[in-house]
Amino acid sequence: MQYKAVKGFKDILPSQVKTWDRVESEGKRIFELFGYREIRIPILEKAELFARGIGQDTDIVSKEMYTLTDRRGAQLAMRPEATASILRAYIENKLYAATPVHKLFTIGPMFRYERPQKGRRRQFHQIDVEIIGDPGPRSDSELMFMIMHFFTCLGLAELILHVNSLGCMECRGPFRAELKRYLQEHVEQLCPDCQESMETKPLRVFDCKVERCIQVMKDAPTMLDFLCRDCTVHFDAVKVYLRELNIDFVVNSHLMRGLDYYTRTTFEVQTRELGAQNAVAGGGRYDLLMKELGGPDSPAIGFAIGEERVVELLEEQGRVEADGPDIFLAPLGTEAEDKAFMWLQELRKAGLRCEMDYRSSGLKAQMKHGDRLGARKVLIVGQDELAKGKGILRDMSTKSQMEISLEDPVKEIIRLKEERWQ
RNA sequence: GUGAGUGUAGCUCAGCUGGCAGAGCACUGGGUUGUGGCCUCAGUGGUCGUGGGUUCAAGUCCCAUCACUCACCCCA
Repeated sequence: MQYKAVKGFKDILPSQVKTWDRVESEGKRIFELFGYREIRIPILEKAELFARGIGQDTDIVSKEMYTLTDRRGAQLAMRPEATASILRAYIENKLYAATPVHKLFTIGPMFRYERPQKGRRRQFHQIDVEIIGDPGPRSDSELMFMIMHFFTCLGLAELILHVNSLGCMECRGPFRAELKRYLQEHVEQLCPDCQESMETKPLRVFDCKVERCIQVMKDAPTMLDFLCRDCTVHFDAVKVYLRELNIDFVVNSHLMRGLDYYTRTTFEVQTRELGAQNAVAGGGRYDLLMKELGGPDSPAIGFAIGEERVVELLEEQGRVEADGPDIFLAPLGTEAEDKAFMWLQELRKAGLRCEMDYRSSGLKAQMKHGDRLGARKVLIVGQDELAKGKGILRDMSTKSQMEISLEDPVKEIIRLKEERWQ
């Protein structure tokens, strides 16, 4: 019996961990720079929290949640996203009593029962960032400024920021009515899926990829035409700040969110290089959610970064992190091996990353081993070298080599390392 | 949930209209060499995803099933 990982659940292998680590540590570094603090939330919540927060009718809740009943009959769910949990924690711990505005982030796995494909797993990881308590457009702009800065720091240019406003309860009603009217007029041109969803979720039609629907939606009324005065002022301010901050963006009136709780500003960072799953980060404002979940009437905005999508982008661009040892010891013969073994531990104690192959083997095999590990230097010590008292230090990238004294090679190597290997 | 594609050595794959299971890389050992990488000789390694069917004969054709991949859907 060959055991395999559960469908849609993947191992993150040693060769990839450095890249993951870089994404997360870079995120932490930048978010903390901007005043965000980490919060760690549980993986399991009452299923009802998500039903209430995300929306009973969304696909996420109605068919993608991993739900379970615990031994006492409680209905639980593995979190499909982080925002609802963060708000629950905020309310439960009365964080609002401490300071008026909270800027939080969390990193971790999320679970959705979907058919796996490129950039989409059943267990996936998000970096989730939220600002709770500030209604103003500066928070909106700060988040977008920060997220683009994050991607720039990772070396990912070529990403496009899409921005839209979904309006508030005031203006959304009239817009939906008008949109339905428009769709009604063009029913026969829509694909079957859209014909079905136009009554319940007319906004969904904006997302459709069928050419006929795209054509129809080209001339459809957009939310932006229906924004009320406050929403217009808000959205205009966001755009002005972004321009003044020199952030490139496109206003995309077709940009919709899958979760019910979004209001006003929404945004998404997209790439062309990931196939169908082109959003590497997305988010928006959700001013009504806090109250909906039983908390104070408090505005909030946030976004989530899809970690595997970012990692995949970095991998595709060959930007994987090197993780080889500083030096690999290649001794030949028992005497040299025993000495090298001692040197090895001394070097490690001194803070150098080093490795050797404890299985006695020929130089050929050892060099290969060192090369595979990505070692920067190899120290070769055979019979001749022992006799001469000088080992050969070879640089794996330049292929150049030099002799070093075996009198106290540990000290010698540490000295060379401090001189940046010359 | 729907559709398409792929399952042959550890990895990447070839195997035609059915006829003895293959290559490259990797691995092990030898030769050559200026102490590894190039060259060279040999060796290890397979129930051809699984189950059934057609046939004298199936990796190849048919049916079923499982797995993976991509896309729809959905979303980060």
